[in-house]
Amino acid sequence: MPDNLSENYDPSLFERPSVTVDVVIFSLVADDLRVLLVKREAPPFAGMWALPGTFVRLDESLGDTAVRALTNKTGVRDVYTEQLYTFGRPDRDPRTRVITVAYFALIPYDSVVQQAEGETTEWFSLSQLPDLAFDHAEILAYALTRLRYKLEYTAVGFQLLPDVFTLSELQKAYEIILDEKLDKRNFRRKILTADILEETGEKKKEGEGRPAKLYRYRKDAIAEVKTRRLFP
Amino acid sequence: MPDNLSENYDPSLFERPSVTVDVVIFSLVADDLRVLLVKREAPPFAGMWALPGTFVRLDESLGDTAVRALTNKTGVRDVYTEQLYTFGRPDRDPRTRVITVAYFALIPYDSVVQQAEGETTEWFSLSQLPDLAFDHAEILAYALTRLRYKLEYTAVGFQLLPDVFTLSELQKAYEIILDEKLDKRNFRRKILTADILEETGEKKKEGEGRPAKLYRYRKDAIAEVKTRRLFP
DNA sequence: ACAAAAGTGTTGGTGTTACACCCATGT
DNA sequence: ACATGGGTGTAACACCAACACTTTTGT
Repeated sequence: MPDNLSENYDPSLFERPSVTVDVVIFSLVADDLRVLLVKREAPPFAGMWALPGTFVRLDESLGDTAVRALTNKTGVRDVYTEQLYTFGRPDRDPRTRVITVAYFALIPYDSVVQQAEGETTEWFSLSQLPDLAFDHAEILAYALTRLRYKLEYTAVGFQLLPDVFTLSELQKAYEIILDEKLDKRNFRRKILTADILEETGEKKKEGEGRPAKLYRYRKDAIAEVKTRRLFP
Repeated sequence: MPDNLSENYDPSLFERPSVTVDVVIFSLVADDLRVLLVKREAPPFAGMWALPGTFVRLDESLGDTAVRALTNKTGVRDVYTEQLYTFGRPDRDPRTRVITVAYFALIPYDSVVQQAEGETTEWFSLSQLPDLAFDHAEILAYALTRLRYKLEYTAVGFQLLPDVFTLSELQKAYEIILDEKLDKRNFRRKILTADILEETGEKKKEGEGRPAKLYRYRKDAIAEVKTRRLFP
């Protein structure tokens, strides 16, 4: 094989790796950030837990593959997904060369309906993860870093909540993910001045205290919250 | 093909796409941000310019593939590279399914030595780009956005300069890439308080004016410049 | 009337921007 | 001595962090 091979050649002449998409699906369950894992039934790593994933079909885009894997396991359709990183260590799969494009997804737990038939899936708390197959622990760690990072400068948090939610619920979601208490007044000011939510006009009446205003995400909004530039 | 295919199956049963790595190589040439392109000789897109790229070998990591493509075209070895994004539209290559993992690289122009034999390469100014093959225009645009973004909150700029440089040279690099004038005193304060450079002790004597102190990157430094968090 | 959760402003501090002059060298 | 680029400090401003009480409802 020549050292200067380039795509001028017929691609079919080269050996091809397998390509999969693995999805790190986050959701909030019982005031806890959790991730969906699938129990492997066949080797390699039979009996271990792994990220939901699937092979890329030749006629589908990577994003479509991610959504397919996700919908297949959760029944959820319209979801926030984002490509994370592509992992391709030659030995990451003992069978053959498999390159995986990792995605992460945020879904509201109340929209999860159908579990895939014949497969064991489970929502694991991030503090009680089992050993994972392949390099999935690395992928998951990467996804968590990215999620936390994104929360700090964008406003994706509400993707984990139902369509309509209160500011207290949103704050709680942020606190769970970032694992720290936030100041109520500062939080509200930041979220509201970011101008990405709109009031529904409705209020949530439930339990004791004063009813809370309900908000929804303004679909026309730019999700980026203003950040400080280093060199303005 | 079953709808719930997962990596429990033998990967060799599935049709495999080709996988390439394409590299967006930036450098500063004559006070201008430029990118290295290769002229395609064979179809598809024969005669058009494209990003340097190559097929991933079955025994090499993606990062190694990127470095190989890069070294092959520029002779440069130790380079700042970073994985950018993976592009996989099914029709992006007319021959067959080709998924490409895009990288970007920053190299000091004075370290470019050998051009690949038998290939026409050229450094194009970003303001005078030719039409590009495949979806390479999209990849390039993405890389430029990412480069500018990174400059705003990290200090990768010096990766485009020689080992040793003056603060004025660094500032000029930032100005070229961000395409705006920066304040000298503020720029110096930010860079120096970021604590990623060290004085060499030497001075640059050249041309008229006062000789400038020479700096080099502290290899032990953390390249991230402090950023403001949204929710502290 | 009391418990529970929602909602609301102000102040001090910190970091950022804007800005002008002196210094060291070559010619 | 003058032209050229290197180097330095400060004051106004904007943004952020910290903090406590009032309002609305259910019981």
